[in-house]
Amino acid sequence: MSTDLPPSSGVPTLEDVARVAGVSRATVSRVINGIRNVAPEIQEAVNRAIATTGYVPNRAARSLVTRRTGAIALVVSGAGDYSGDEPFESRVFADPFFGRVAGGVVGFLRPRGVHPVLMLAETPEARNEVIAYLRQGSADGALIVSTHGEDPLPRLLVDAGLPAVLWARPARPTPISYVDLAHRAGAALAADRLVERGCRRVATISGPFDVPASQDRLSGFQEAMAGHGHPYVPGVEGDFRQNSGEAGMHRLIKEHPDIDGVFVANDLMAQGAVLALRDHGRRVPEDVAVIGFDDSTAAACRPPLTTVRQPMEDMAAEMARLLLAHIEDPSLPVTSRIFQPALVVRQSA
Amino acid sequence: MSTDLPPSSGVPTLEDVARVAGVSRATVSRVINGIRNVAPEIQEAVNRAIATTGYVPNRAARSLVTRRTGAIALVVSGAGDYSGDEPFESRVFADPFFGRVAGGVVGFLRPRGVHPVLMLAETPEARNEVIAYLRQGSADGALIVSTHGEDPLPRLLVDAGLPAVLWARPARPTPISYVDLAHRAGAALAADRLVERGCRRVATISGPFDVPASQDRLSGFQEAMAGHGHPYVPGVEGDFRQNSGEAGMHRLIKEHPDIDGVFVANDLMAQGAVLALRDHGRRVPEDVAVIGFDDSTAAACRPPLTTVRQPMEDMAAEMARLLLAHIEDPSLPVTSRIFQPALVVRQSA
DNA sequence: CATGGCAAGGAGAGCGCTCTCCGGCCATGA
DNA sequence: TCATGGCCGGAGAGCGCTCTCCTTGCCATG
Repeated sequence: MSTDLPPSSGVPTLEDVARVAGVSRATVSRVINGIRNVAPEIQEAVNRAIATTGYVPNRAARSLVTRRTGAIALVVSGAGDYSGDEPFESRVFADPFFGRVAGGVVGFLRPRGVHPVLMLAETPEARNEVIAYLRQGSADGALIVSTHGEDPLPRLLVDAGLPAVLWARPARPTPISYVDLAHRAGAALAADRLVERGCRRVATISGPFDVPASQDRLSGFQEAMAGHGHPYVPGVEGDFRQNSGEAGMHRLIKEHPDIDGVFVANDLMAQGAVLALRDHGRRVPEDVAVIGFDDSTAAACRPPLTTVRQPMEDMAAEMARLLLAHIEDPSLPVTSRIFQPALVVRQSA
Repeated sequence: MSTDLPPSSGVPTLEDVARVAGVSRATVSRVINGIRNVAPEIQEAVNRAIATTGYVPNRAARSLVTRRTGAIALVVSGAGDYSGDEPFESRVFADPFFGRVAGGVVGFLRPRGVHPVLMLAETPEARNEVIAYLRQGSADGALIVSTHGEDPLPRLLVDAGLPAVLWARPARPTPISYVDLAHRAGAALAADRLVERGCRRVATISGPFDVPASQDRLSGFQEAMAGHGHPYVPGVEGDFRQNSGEAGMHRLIKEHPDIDGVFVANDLMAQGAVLALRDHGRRVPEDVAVIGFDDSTAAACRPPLTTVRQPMEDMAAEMARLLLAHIEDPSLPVTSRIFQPALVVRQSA
């Protein structure tokens, strides 16, 4: 069966394998892709030939005809035109939030042989690059994590007819699938806990107003407190980073020295708040109870933070699953999946 | 010039652009790739045709002939067969260390139009996948960040003749380019500082012994202390995570209650050490001075950590630069670039 | 024994590019 | 006047696959 001709030269191709196995290119392709009926002894011969030649299929050639790459873009996107003190990439990758999302995505994609390509899209040019990248067929679809609600990227993707799934609902209605958390319900959990502990003077440090999740956490919290008979909740706006939590807490204490409970819109800021409280000599939770959000860095904090858990890895995996489904079947209707938060009680409240 | 024929259908190809511009495929290709002399008016016509058709070159077709993808693999690799309590991807991406390396790599690659593909290689199968991925021509080369010194991946890459650059010197000599830090010099900086502050009873919490960087930091520190007249430095081994720093410090205090200075092999463990010291009622730096390593999370710690700065972003960028050079010119000799650390004095020592 | 049906494997046409080769044209010099 | 050379642009091969068609041969059936 196997006519042992020397494989031409360089990297072996299908042709070489076919020659060694004494069959046609088509048959080798069939064996590799496991389609149709190929006689067992021929399969055997082909597999032997693949082993002896050390053949690996060329991805570019395959993509050229299948129109699939087995890659997806994992893009971190900002709104408008980013201008910060440090490069966008440093800011993004240093964030444990992004790390967990990436982990969840990779965990799902890996067993399925799909590879994520890291991309950033904080400026108009960068956004165009993402679109071009997808249109080139360098990736089959995109997973978008926006840092702001007003991100124009989702709209661009929809208009270009490219498969994509978002992390979190976009600020303005867009026909695109997304995965999100029931933020209001999560905030209500925090409110219930503070009231239950007997807090009477409750305040909040919210996230930036231009991201819908912040809005939802804030209004959800206010509503729940109103339901508990606290129609007014003092609040300051933060930017989700530790420093702003610290600064926010200082301001809150100065303006409302009798505070005995705070709901902070994420764990990083909550950590900052705890530091600020310590600077003012307030004990947590004895003098002031603190509840964070996300359950990201909460456990490593001193005291360990009571927080609203967001199942990020599950959400990220679901996002990836949805994207693959959309790629598989382009006619799949736009879908959204909302996850339920849970209160994780530790020591800070 | 431009004969306005309707572009056939679907995604426009070179052929369509050529037809609209009234030239040949080859000429359009020349304009796009900016090679050879094409008359200005024809360039103009081609560019107009590209704009009207909305043409984007197909990457797979291009790769097929150029044998370049414009992608590189960014792989986080472990030694042997990983088995941990949590998935490898969660552990990796949650680590601020990886985030900073990724940030540095992306910062360098982005302006050059090269895209990083995230890969993990903690088991033999995963390692084979990485090799296969590169051999398939899905990426032009690899950047390897190993979590252990005994990682077999570098050897596999060398044997397969694939372009790759490592973060940190491999445990056993391998003909492969890498970027590293002068760890011993960094540790000596820490030793000098502790001695200069007047510390007399100094201990250290090292990283895991199976990573060369830990070894170097430890032996560099011991040597420098010996040079200052302290031939014996008590030490415990950690695993670079916060908890192990905390546990290590507890043990150190128990065994050597009179400690007045500690050198900790990274910031995360140093944070843990600070917490442990607080639990024991020791003030930092008044009772015990603490010096970390990396300058990653040091600034956000309370008190802010004095630490040995490792210019991670620069190192990561250099790693990417080296890889592109190796891809560009395969005959480039194996190179290594060693960066110099710097002491960053904050409040903990 | 003729016929139909079906399974197995080969032939070959592309997929959308790049790049080498070649021909046409014009300017230049002998 | 004709040969020479340089510059432009076209023709066409080929990168390594997949997949549709088609041929071949075997067996069951009437």
